[in-house]
Amino acid sequence: MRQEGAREDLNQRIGYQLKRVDAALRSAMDAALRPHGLTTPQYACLELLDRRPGLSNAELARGAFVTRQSMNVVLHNLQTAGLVVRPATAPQGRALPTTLTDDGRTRLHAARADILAIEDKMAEPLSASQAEHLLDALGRMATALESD
Amino acid sequence: MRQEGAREDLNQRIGYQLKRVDAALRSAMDAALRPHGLTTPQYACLELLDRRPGLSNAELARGAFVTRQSMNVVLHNLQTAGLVVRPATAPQGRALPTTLTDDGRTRLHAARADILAIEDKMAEPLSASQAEHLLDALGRMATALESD
DNA sequence: TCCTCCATGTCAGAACTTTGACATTCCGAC
DNA sequence: GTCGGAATGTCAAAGTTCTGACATGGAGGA
Repeated sequence: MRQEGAREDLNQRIGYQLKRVDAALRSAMDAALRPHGLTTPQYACLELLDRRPGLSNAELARGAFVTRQSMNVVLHNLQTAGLVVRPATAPQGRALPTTLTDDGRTRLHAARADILAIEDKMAEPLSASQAEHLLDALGRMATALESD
Repeated sequence: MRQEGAREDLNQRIGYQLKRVDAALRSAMDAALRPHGLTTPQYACLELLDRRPGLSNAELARGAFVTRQSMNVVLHNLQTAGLVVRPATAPQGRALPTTLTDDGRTRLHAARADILAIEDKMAEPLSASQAEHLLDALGRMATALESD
C-alpha cells in the first residue's frame, strides 16, 4: 500500500499544498486590493502600522517578510500617496518611525473588509476547531523552519 | 474576552501565518537548492516533469503557480543547462512537450533529498495525524479560493 | 464549409524584488 | 575613553515576475 505520506504524489506534499493556497490567496488579495489602489505588500505595511504605529522600515520589512530594500520602495510609494508619514530626521538612532495618516487609516479600513471577506471564504470549509488547529500547526511549522 | 479568532492580532490571522510559513519555506528551499545550481521555480518544474513527462509550458506554469511567461524563462534556462529538452516543432497543436534529460533527472534526485529534509524539518513538530489534517485543510482552503 | 472561441507560445515593456555594498548611529565590552 | 559589533537607511545593479499584446493551431457549432 505504501501510504505513509505518499510523497511521490505532489498533492500529498505539504509544501506543494502550501504553495497552492498561497498562490490562490495572493491572487485573490491582489484582485480585491486593486480597486482600493493598493498592492498586497502595501496592505501588509498599512496593517502593521495600524497595530504598531512608529515602526521603522526595517521592522516593517521583517513583519511583511520582505527585504528592507523592498519595503523602502513600498514605503516611498505610500508616502507619495499620502497614506503614511515619516519624519525627515531620525529622532534617535537611524530609524525613521512611520505612522499612518488619516487617509491611510481610512483606506486601510476600507480594504480590510474585503481582505477579511477573502479570509472568511478561505476558512469557510473549516470548522472553528479545525481553523484553530490549523493556526497552531502553521505557527509551529514556521517556528521550526525559522530555527536556524 | 472576545476570543473568536481575535483578528486584531495579526498572529491569529490564517493569511498571516500562511505567509510566514511560506516565506520561511521559500528561504530554506532557495538556500538548499543553491548548491545544486537550481532555483525554487526550476526545482518545481523538474519535479513536475519527473512525474508527468511531456507537459507543455502552459501546463507547467499552472502546476507551479506562475505565469506562462515566467515558466518560459525557467524552461529556457533549464534547456540551456541541458536538464530538459523540447522539440523544435510541435508534434500536434502548438504545445511543445518537455521531457527531462538524464542529467536533469540526476540533478533533480540529488536536490529532492535536501528538499524533503526541509519538509521533514517543517513537519517535525506535527504528529502524523496532525499532518494529515493539515494537508486536508490546506487542500480545502485552496479549493475554496480557486472556486471563482 | 466557415467561423468563432479557446489555448498555446512568444515578444516587448514595466514593475517588483533581491543581492551586494556602503555610511551612519547606537550600545556594550574592554 | 575607545573600539568593535549590530542595526538602520540608502544606493546601484541584476534577476525575476508580471501585464499587455499578438500570431498560430485546434475544436465545436452555425
